[in-house]
Amino acid sequence: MSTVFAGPFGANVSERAQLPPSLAISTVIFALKPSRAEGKPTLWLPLVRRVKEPFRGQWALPGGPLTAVESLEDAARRNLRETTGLAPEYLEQLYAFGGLDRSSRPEQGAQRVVSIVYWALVRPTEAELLVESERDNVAWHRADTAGHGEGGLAFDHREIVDYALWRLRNKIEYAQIAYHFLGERFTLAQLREVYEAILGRTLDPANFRRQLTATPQIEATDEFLEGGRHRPPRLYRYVGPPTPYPASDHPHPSTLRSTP
Amino acid sequence: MSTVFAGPFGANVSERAQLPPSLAISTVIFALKPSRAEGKPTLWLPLVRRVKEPFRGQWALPGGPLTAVESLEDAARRNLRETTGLAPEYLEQLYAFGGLDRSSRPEQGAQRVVSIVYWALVRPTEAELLVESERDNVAWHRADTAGHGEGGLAFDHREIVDYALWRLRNKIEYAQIAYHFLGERFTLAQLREVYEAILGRTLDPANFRRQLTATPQIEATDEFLEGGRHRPPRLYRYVGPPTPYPASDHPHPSTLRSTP
DNA sequence: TCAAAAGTGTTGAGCGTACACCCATGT
DNA sequence: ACATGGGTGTACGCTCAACACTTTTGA
Repeated sequence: MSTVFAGPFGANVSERAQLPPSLAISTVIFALKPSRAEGKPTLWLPLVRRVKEPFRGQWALPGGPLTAVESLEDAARRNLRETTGLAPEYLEQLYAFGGLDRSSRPEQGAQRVVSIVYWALVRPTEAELLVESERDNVAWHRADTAGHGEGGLAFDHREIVDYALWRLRNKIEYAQIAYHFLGERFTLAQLREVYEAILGRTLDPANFRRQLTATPQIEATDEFLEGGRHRPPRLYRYVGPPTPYPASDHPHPSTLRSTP
Repeated sequence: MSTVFAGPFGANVSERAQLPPSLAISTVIFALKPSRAEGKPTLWLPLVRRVKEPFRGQWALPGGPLTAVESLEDAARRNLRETTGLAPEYLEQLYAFGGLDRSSRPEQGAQRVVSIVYWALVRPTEAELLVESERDNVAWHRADTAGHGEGGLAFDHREIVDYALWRLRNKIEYAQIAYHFLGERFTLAQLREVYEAILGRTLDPANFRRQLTATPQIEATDEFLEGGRHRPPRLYRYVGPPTPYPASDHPHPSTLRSTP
């Protein structure tokens, strides 16, 4: 019965590949976790194991369909909560992926999917909230190597993660986003470790300190981190705007006014 | 008859607002045209007049639906060709807009639309190719004020144009995209005018020259622009990569390798 | 007292800006 | 010749990288 699958464009069953592309939302969630070998933190992200074809059994970015009653960002947040239990503070659109070969297994009857991908940063305390209930199907992976040893990540998700990594490395150089990896109070050494982990190079502690103390959004508290092996470092606090969109950076389109 | 509008998800007429969001592609096309008053060029973009509700009679970005057999960028190019006759060299994804209030006329039965918006730059020679046949429904507008006097642009297109303007102004400061507004050969003064028009401020000719002559992608030809009122300026040529994605700038996701 | 990290001072290179100045051409 | 834009030289100020140095703690 051709009417069963008849859509607004009049396609029938044999033309299912001709259906209008469907929309999905996925998210690349970055967290910094100390690697066991060194004390140095590295970038990790949660992946979910696919329970359906295609790519059944392989790891994929958390995501799902977009419903009719939510904005794109709302959909990303809802999906994150449902699949991982996470509710990141920092969440920003990354890119819309819509290539024809995204599945890389162009099976007959597989519908074409356009994914609008978001990226997020979570603090260590948030990261611990990752759902443990179905822990076999949700797990942290190293951001740079996830899927390398195994059969690779599902779909084009390895490319997407690489792109998100590129964006993170770029953006951390000109936008104040590193704080989203840390708790409310932090030492400058901790903050420097964040930068070093993401940029992949060491930074001069002296110059780093000067740069950061000159930043108005960084506020020195009168507390110090006790218990270390040496001189206790001062704790700082970030007092900038809560949104991920400082004025001079990457404003969300909806916050823009007409050109003055 | 509920079957008339029955789609793949079985929604009927009264539930049309619950249909999964549909996907459209739109493009903000920038060109630099000399304003009649001054000799200074200003930013213009082509808009199409809507012939259907909603926003019938108002100006909107060129765009259309995404078919099942084309990538997002292909869809943008095809749509540009069909609606405006233009084939820009520079074309890049801008943002995916998916707010619930995009129509700002939330009529009953209006389906929710997610727009993936691209932005493009065209040379003056390309810009002249804008279809004249149906000229009443396709016309150039000033990028900064389009829709101000009238009832405004359709949908959220005024916001989208502002966001594209913001992106253009940002990107021209760190990426080599200004050449896409000019012909193959150009004088440094012409190039400076492009920067001045987009940034909205004057630049020191001497320093601008030094900066640009120090750029390896800018190559001096042995030709000079004759016919001016004064000393003929040298013509230059841009010999950089043809794609809009230089390595250190904003690589297209699909060109990224895994982190080294 | 010593090691190690916190924190300060100083220097030099590079770059962008401002601006004085010379050059070449049409009128 | 002279006005005008093309094109060069130079000096100042700022930022950043490098690195020597002092301070403060735990062991």
